[in-house]
Amino acid sequence: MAKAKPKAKPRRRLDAETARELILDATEKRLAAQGPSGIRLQEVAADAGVSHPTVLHHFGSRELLVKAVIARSLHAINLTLVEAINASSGDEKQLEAMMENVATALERTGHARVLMWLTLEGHRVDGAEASLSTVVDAAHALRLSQKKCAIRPTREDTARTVVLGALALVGGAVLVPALIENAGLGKDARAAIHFRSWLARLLITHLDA
Amino acid sequence: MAKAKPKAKPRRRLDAETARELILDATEKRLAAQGPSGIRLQEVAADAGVSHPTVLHHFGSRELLVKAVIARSLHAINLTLVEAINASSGDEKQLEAMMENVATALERTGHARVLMWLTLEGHRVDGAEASLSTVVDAAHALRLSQKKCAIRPTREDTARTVVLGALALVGGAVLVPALIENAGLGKDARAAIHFRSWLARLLITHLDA
DNA sequence: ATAGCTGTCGACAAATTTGTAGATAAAGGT
DNA sequence: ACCTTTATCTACAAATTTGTCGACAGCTAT
Repeated sequence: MAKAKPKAKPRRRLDAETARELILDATEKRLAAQGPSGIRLQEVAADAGVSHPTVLHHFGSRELLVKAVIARSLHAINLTLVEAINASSGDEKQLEAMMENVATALERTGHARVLMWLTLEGHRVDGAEASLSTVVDAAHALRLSQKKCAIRPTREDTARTVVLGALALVGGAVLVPALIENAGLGKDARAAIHFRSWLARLLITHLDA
Repeated sequence: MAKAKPKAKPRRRLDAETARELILDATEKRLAAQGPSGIRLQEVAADAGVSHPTVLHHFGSRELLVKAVIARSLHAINLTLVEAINASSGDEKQLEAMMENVATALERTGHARVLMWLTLEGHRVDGAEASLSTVVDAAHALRLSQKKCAIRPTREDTARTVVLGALALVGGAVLVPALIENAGLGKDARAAIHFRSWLARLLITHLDA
């Protein structure tokens, strides 16, 4: 009766680049929460406030959407790491702060979970992104220059220390909350912070010994 | 012409318990490979050599199958850990061997990946299974009895050391191969073993310091 | 204004996946 | 032998998910 035309829906029209970013934002949330294989076009579309054919229009296929969001996430992770490393001087006191910065960033953005999903599902994570060898080189050069140790440390030892730190940051963001509660260290969020602080001091002690 | 009866298919008939175990074996492979949400009834049925309604007959629903395989895996993990811990005396030289035993077991069976999937997808892993606090208690008692250290170590410190070891074992089984290659430590399998050996010595040094 | 470009959506199609129903056959007990 | 039980299968159904198609509508240029 009232309406001859069923609905006159207002339809927003974004430029392609804005729409892609909007959709990628929604996709990245799903990526962190459910992993690459858990990404659903309809859920992503609903989160982005569009219909799922619109997603396909902008990305071609689900697989290309997943590739795009993974590439964007890895790029963002790389930027985060480079920024955190450059912001801190080589000073030892700042290693703890740097690790805490990286850890909170990886946790807040869900990027630690993303890295874990990608590794578990067998996606390649290497390439220019997230290359640890540059970190190892910088850390080893700094270590040698300080000459605090009696015997000259090997690059292998420095590399293993860096790997342990990376493992604690990435794997820790996923596992440590559960492990800490299981080990009777309390279930409060500060326990994870204290653990990272403790670990940073342990690594510093080893690097100087 | 040749056959009036289309096919006289031999149909094997297992008792319920055997069939359940057979199906759970196939399911566990998929669990380690693709995670809980990646388990597909048809794939599991094909791997087990049965039809997918047979799987539903024995487990009721996909969700109950997933619950059953998770429970069985956690139980097996618990047995592995208890066995590895009991097999090693408290001797420090054996800490490295114990960690190596646990690491290879977690890797060979895919249980490290299972634990990571479960944590990422938000399943509860706690309970009687995989409780770290008993490990912490044992390690701390041993540490106090040895009295090698000048200042009395806190239980918190011991707990954090155990958490770091657990993190390295579980998260390491998934992440370390990728990290090691990325850090320029070589892509060969021995690099992971050497990393764990190095870590064991680092932990011992800390516990004694 | 008017026309073209294209971002957007509703409706449909095809494939996958979980679950159901009925028939069949393999075992054991009587 | 016969009957009961139940493990197993084929065939089908319902829901989900990805992808396609055609129409509509907002933006820009002329």
